[in-house]
Amino acid sequence: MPGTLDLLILKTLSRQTLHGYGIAQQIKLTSNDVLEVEEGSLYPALQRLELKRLVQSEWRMTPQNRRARFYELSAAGRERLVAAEADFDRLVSAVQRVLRPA
Amino acid sequence: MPGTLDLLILKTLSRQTLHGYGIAQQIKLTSNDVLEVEEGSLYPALQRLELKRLVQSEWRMTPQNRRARFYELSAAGRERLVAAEADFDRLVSAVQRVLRPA
DNA sequence: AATCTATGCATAGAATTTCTTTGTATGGCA
DNA sequence: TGCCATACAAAGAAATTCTATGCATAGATT
Repeated sequence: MPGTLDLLILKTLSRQTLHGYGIAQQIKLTSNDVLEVEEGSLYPALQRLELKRLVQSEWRMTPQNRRARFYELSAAGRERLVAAEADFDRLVSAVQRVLRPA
Repeated sequence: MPGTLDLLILKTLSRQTLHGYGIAQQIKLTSNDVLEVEEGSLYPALQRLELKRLVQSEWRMTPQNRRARFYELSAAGRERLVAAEADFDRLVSAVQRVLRPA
């Protein structure tokens, strides 16, 4: 869904620190396979979020003993998440009012 | 809201044939001033929709005696609207599942 | 008569986001 | 040994949206 990728990533990271691949899996899982984040969207998005200091990352090893870059939500990221959730609700409500006026 | 402009336009036109300016006013009105469609977004969108034969247009005079291009939903446009509404609901539900898992 | 405001269409250019494609690399399993 | 799943990343294209600008006219105001 266009415009919601940052929100989805931030929300996923608010539950657990994860690497990129895991974030994509989580989003797919919790959305019941409806949302599938392509790698070409995911990694640039993570880089943008890190540039904005909403997440920070470091190389670690996965439980499967594979090297991966883990992303953690920053304090600013948490604030942004709250705002982004509110924005999303506000916009969805507005669109729904146009689709189904009272 | 990114990705929803075509949907909003098609829905608005499904209620009445309108000119561009009127479409923008209607969307603003029914969304309670939350959604404001800029002209630079609106007119290209209308041209795209006409290219895809989802709407058709002609010059007419408004009740205020001003020349304006009126857009009417085509049969294909009605079909697309139904599909777009379903897609929107499906995607919004999916995002909401990620935001607030059961 | 001149000016202002609202109406109305349109394009050019930029910015942003997303997707497609491609490349690299490795762990585990058959 | 070869394959599959995991994992990151960049390059380039495509699509959408916004900003800014321009043109034009009706009606109201001054």
